[in-house]
Amino acid sequence: MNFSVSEENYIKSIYHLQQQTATVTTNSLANELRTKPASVTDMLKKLQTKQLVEYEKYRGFKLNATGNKIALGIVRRHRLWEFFLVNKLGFEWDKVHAIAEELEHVSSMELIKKLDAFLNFPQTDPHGDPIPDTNGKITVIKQLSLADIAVKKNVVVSSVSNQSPEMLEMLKHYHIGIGTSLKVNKHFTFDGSVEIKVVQQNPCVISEQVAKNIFVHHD
Amino acid sequence: MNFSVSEENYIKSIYHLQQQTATVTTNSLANELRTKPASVTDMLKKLQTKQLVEYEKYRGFKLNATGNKIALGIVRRHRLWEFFLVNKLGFEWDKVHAIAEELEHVSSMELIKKLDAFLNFPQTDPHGDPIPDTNGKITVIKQLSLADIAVKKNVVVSSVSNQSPEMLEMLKHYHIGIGTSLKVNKHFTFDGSVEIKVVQQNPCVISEQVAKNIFVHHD
DNA sequence: CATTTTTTTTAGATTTACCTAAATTTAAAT
DNA sequence: ATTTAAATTTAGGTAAATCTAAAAAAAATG
Repeated sequence: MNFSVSEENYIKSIYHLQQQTATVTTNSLANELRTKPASVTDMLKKLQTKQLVEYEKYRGFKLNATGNKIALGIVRRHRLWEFFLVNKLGFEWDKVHAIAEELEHVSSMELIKKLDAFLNFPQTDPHGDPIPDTNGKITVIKQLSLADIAVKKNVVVSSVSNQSPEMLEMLKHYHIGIGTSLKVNKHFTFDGSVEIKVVQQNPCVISEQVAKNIFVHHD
Repeated sequence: MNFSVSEENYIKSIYHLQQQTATVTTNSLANELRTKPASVTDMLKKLQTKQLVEYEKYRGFKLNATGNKIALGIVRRHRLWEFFLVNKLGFEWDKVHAIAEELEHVSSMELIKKLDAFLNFPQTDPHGDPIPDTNGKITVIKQLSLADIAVKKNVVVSSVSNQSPEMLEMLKHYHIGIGTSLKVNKHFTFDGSVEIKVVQQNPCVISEQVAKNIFVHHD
């Protein structure tokens, strides 16, 4: 089956919201899509008749198996394009989201297959998020945010969950990117801020808000 | 100003039809876009209020200077993407048109600028058609079709005007591509067919219809 | 637990890009 | 120069995706 750009955006947003809460509300989706709740209700009826969501009036909704697979296809396209934009065209990683948002809707199977090969079958996008495979299988790596990491452990940054230009500009300032090695010196219980030591950099303090968005794994 | 995908498609099609006839008719545009004449009239009123076309009721229309510049921007994007698809992703040149048709509407200046640099500033697309520069300047190369070439002159294929899969499949069979050297052995006046000799191939006869679509320049 | 607040849905409009069918204008043909 | 044919436009309508305002349902609160 074929989907409109609008339908694909709804499916993708439901998918992303489900990473936080198993069932998604009308308001939260309207907020995510910068649209109005009434519009969400309209579209959800449509997605329901197309058998992509489980939806009960006033009770929220979630993608069913079919919807999930379609969402993963969109996510795959988005992340492959982001990889292309950063690693081939030389974009900064805080500038690619909006462009990938357009490219992801280009609907050729063959294109994505060849793009994947051209990029050498990357496993993660420039923010460290895993790229689903052709069958919609996604390798979720268990990861902890810097807010939850014990002091003195050497860790490697594996992904950054907030991809806003503001956040990514700040990371650049701290010399933090995917693959950066660092350790936590201290957790300040007063405000949750964290002192970290990035290799070859002076120690610095980051706010709790920042720490919660930086995910790491042990090396 | 910003244009919808539909508006862009109309602008691009008017541009292409103007290569043949200075002024374009409602029917020919409807035919090109596989839509109905009434829809063309609707859209043309819109393009007129947006000051992109000169349009007089019942008299046909053409792009004005602004419209032309926008058309050349779209053509530029289309041809850069075609170059990318063939020379980077390894598509056959008869498979790229439909995909480039989608990619051309992705609306980031920065994307096209960086894509152009990544491709090393190509001058022509895979069919030999020139790629307009950033300012909408296009270098039109004076070229003759095989139907108009004198016998025994060595020529090089510079472009192919019909990009249908059927045509391009046939060219592959004759071992003809952009840059191929060949000469005309004979013009048959009976049906306009042409015997040609492609280097390292046996002589063969192509129909007038094919000959008229293959453009060459002297080497 | 009744009531206020919040969330969600319905009802009815709007915009864009189409369409069909009928009317109008232009072009062609006898 | 009429008449016929073809091309174009108008009129009115549809589907997709929005919206606002009002109604209905669920959740929160005193």
